[in-house]
Amino acid sequence: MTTTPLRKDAARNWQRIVAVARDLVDEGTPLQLNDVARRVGLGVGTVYRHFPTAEALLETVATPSLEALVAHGEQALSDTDPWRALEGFLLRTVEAQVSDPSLSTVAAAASDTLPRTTELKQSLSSVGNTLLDRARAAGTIRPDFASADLVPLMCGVAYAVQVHSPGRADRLATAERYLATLLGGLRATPR
Amino acid sequence: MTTTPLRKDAARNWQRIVAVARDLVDEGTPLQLNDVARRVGLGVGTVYRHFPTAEALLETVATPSLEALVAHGEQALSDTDPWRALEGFLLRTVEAQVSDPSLSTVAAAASDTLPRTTELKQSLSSVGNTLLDRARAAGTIRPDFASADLVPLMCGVAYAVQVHSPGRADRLATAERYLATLLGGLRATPR
Amino acid sequence: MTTTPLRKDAARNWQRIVAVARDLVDEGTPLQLNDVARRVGLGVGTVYRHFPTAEALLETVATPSLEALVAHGEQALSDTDPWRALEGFLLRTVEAQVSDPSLSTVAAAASDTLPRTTELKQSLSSVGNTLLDRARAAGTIRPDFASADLVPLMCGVAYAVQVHSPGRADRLATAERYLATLLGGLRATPR
Amino acid sequence: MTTTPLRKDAARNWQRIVAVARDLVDEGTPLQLNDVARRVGLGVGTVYRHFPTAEALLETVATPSLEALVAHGEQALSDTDPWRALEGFLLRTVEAQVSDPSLSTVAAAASDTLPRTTELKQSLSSVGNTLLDRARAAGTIRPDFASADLVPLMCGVAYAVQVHSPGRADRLATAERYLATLLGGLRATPR
DNA sequence: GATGAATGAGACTTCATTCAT
DNA sequence: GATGAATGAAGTCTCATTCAT
Repeated sequence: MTTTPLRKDAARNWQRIVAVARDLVDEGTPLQLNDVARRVGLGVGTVYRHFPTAEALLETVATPSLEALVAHGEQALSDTDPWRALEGFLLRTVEAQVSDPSLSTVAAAASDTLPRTTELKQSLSSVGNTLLDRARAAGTIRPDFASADLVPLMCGVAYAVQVHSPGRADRLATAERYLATLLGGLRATPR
Repeated sequence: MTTTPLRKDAARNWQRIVAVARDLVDEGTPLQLNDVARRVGLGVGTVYRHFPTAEALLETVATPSLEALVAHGEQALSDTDPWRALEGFLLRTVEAQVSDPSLSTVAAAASDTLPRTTELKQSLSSVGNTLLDRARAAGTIRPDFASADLVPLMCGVAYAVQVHSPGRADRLATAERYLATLLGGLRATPR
Repeated sequence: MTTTPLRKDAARNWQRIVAVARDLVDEGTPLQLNDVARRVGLGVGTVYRHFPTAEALLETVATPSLEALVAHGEQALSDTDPWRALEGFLLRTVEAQVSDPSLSTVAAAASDTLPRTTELKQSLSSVGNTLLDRARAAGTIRPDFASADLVPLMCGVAYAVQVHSPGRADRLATAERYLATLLGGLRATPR
Repeated sequence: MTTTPLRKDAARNWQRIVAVARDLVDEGTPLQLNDVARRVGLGVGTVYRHFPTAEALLETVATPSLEALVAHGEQALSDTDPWRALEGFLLRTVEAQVSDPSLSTVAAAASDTLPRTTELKQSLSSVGNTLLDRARAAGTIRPDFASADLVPLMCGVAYAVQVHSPGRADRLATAERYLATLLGGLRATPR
C-alpha cells in the first residue's frame, strides 16, 4: 500500500513482466529472470529492478490467487453452517493450488521474500484457524488436529494430486476426492 | 539375476559412492556426481562409470529402503487383521519417506532410471493393492478410493509433514497424526 | 539487412574474438570457444553469447574470404575472355583455400550454421556456374563436366596441395600447378 | 615379417580386433580403442597391447588395401601400354580410397606409426614413379608434373568425390569422371 | 597375457547476477 | 530508470590412457 507510485512506463513494464511470468508458471516453465526479460522484450536489468529475485516475482504472480483465497475465507466466515464453511474454504484452497503452481510453491515455502506474501499467508492461516475453531465448536473434530495443520495438509493434498497425475486431466476431480477423504478423517474421532 | 559381479576394488568403490551419496541425501544436499566424486576421493569418471546419472545414484540409495518396505508389506499379508495390516503398512511407508528424502523423491517420480526401481515400485503398489482389497473385503472402505491412490496419498502425507516442519524434530509424530486423520477418512463413507 | 547494431563495447569484443579466432585458424589450432575466451581475456559466456558454436565462429572467420571470392567472381563476369575469366576465378578460389584453412573447411562442409554462409556459398556456386557456362559456350569443355563439380574439385585441389606439403612453403606454386593440370583436362575431350 | 609369432588365442584376438575395426571404419565411426574393445568383447588393455594407438590400428586395417594397390601396380609394370598401365593404376588407387576411408586417411597422413605402413607407402610411390616415367617416355606428359604429385592428387580426387557426395551413391562414377578429367590434363602440354 | 576399473584433464554449456553505458 | 553485454563459477560429461589385479 505504501509503495512509491511508479512512473507510467515503469508500471506498464511491471504489468508485462508479471503477465509473462504468469504464463511461464502456467506452462510449467521454471521462472528465470533472464528468460522473462527476453520474452517481455525488456533488458534483464529492468526486470531485476522490479524483482530482485525469481522468488519475488513468483510471489508477485501468486499474490492475486492468495488474495482471492483470503477473500473467500473471509466470506466463508459469514456462512451459518461452520462445517460447510470450512469445507468450502479448504476445497477452494486445494483447487487453487492444483491449478496454480505458483500458489503451491509459495504456500509450501518456509520463508517469504515479499512482506505482502507473509501478510497474506498469515491472513490465510488466521482465517483457516477461525473456521476450524468454529467447526470444532459446532461438532466433532479430531482433537489432535491443530490449525497449524491446515496449510501443510492442503499442500500435501495438492502434492498427492500431482503425483497421481502429472498432466492436466481431471486433477480437480482427484483433488476433490482426496480432500473429501481427508475431511472424513477430520470429523472422525481418533482411535 | 544379479549383474556381473564386480571386481573387489570396484565393489568397494561402489559401496563408498553409495555411502557418501546416502550422507548427502540425509543432509539434504542435492546429489551431484562431481561433488560425490570429490568427497569419495575418486575421479569423476569412476563415479560416472558406476552411475551414469544422478537419478541412477539416487535410486540406488533409495533401493534398500524400498526393499524394506516391500518386505514389510509382504509380511503384513500374513496379519490376520486386514485393517491393522493396512495401517501398519501405510505407517511404515510414510515414516520411511519422512526419514529418507531419497525415498520420497523416488516414490513421487513419474519415471525411473533403474529397472530394479521400477520393479520395487510395482511390488510396493501390488502389495498395497492387496492389503487394500483385503481391508475392503473385511469392512467399510470409501468406495471411491482406488488402489492407485495409495502411493500418491502417502507421498502427500510425507510432503505435508515436511511443509509443517522442514527440520527434523517430531516429524514422525506429525506423520503419524496426519496418517491417522487420513485413515479415519478412508474408513468413513463418502458424503 | 544487418543484424541489430551492437553496443560499442560489444562490437569491440566481437572484433577481438574474431581476430583471435583468425589467428588460431591460421596457426592450425582447432577452434575451441573456451580457448578463444581465455586468449581474448573474456569470460566464456561472452564468447558464447556472440557465437553459440565453434562452427558459427569459424564461418564468421571465413566470411570475408568468401565475400572476396564472390566479389572477384562477379568482376570476372565482365572479362571479355570467358576462359581466362574462369581460370582466374578458379585460381583465386584455390589460392584462397590454400592460404585460409577456415575457407577450405567451410567450403567443404555439407551444411552451414550461419545463413550468411549459405548465402555466400550459393553466390559462389552461382557465379562459378555462369563462368563455366560462358566458357563452354565459347569453346570446348568436357561435356561430362557439371557446374556442381567446380566446388568439390577446388576443395580437392586444395586438399591435394596440403597433402603434398603440410607446411607453408610454396603451397601457392603447387596449387597453381595442380589447377593448371586439372584445367588442361577440363578443356580436353573425354576419351 | 620378423614379428614374434603370437600365441594362438592372441592371434585370434588380433584378428577379431582388426575385423571389428574394419567394420567401424566402413560405417564411418571414428576408431576409439575403448569402443573397439567393448565391441570385440575384450578388455581395453588387450586392445592396447596389440595396438598402442588408434592410428596403429587404423594403419593395420588399411594394410591389405595398401598391399593390394602395390600388387596391382607391380602387375601394371608388365603392361605393354604404359599409358594404359598408369591410368589403370591411378583408377584403382582412387577407387580404393573412395571405398575405404582407412585408406584415404592413411594415404594422406604425413607420418606413419607402423614401419610396414611406411614401407608400403614407399612402394606405392615407387611403383607410381616408374609407371609415370614410362608413360612420359612413351608420349606427352606435362613436364612440370612430378612423381611426388601422384599420391597427393589421388588423395585430392578422393576428397573431391567425398565433398561432392558425402553419401555412398555413385561415388565410383564420380571418381572415375574426376580422374578422367585430371588425366586429360596430365597429357596436355602446359600453357 | 588379459582384464577392465580407475583416472582426471578438459571440453562444453548454463545461468544468476553485476555494472558500464 | 533502462539497458543488455559481460561475467565466471559451477555443472555435465567424454575419452585416451594407465595400472592394479
